[in-house]
Amino acid sequence: MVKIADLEKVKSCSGEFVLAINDTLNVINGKWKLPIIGTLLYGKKRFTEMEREIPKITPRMLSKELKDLEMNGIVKRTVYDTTPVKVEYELTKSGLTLHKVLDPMIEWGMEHREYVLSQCKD
Amino acid sequence: MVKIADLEKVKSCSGEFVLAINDTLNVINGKWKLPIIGTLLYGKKRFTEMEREIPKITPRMLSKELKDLEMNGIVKRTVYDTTPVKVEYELTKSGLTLHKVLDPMIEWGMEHREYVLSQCKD
DNA sequence: TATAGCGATATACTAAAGTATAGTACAATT
DNA sequence: AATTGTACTATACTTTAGTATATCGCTATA
Repeated sequence: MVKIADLEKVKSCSGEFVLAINDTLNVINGKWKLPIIGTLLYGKKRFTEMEREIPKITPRMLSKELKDLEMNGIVKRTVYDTTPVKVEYELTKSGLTLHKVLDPMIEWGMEHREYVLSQCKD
Repeated sequence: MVKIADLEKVKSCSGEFVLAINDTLNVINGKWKLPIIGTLLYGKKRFTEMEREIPKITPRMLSKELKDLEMNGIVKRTVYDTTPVKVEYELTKSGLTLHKVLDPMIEWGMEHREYVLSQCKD
């Protein structure tokens, strides 16, 4: 038998969990977030450098997504007061821990592909 | 020094990884996939039952997303040949292993929230 | 002086995702 | 005979995501 108190706990708990999952999804969703995070895994990068490294991205999208990622605390933007100004982007501490999410996704994705293929054989 | 062979390996490897991540993302993205998977974690469900349990979902979306999830090997649809017909949806084996992805997302989401809040205090 | 590079922004558009609302075909219930 | 329930589908619409293309202000270089 399930007590009402327990149900309430489960509800509020799963509510928090759903929020946390959505926070995580928001950080990596869309067409360009992963490619951007990907290039930054190899170190600091400048705007034009990233534009060159990420095929087909437009400056509009790069600018927009970098702002998003900065607001979400994934990317840190540093402006050097030189002439001309130099702007560098890098992952924050939290951004660097994203592999904790991405690694299981890689593993599950591959296992799931195997599973789907094995089902087809029937 | 990095050899060209190594670079090639990294490239093809990360290519596969990105594919696997995208496969995983496709399974859980959109507004309704997680709520649907969420209700099915507690067992088999029928269409109208899910419609009642997932607030604000329209039958169009439920139908569409269930088809998506079925095609992706996450949900299994069983039609019972009774009169009237009874249709039940449940998670596949692969669908049930999704917690391996979701749990780290919950953990990261919560840690990240802490991180962002701690940054604000400065 | 013209051209190129840096780090973007502005405007206008198309495509994808999601919503609102109605309706279908069947059967059981009142 | 009319209403309710099940499992959807159809049509039209709005909202969000992404694309295409041009431009800006600045500096360094040819």
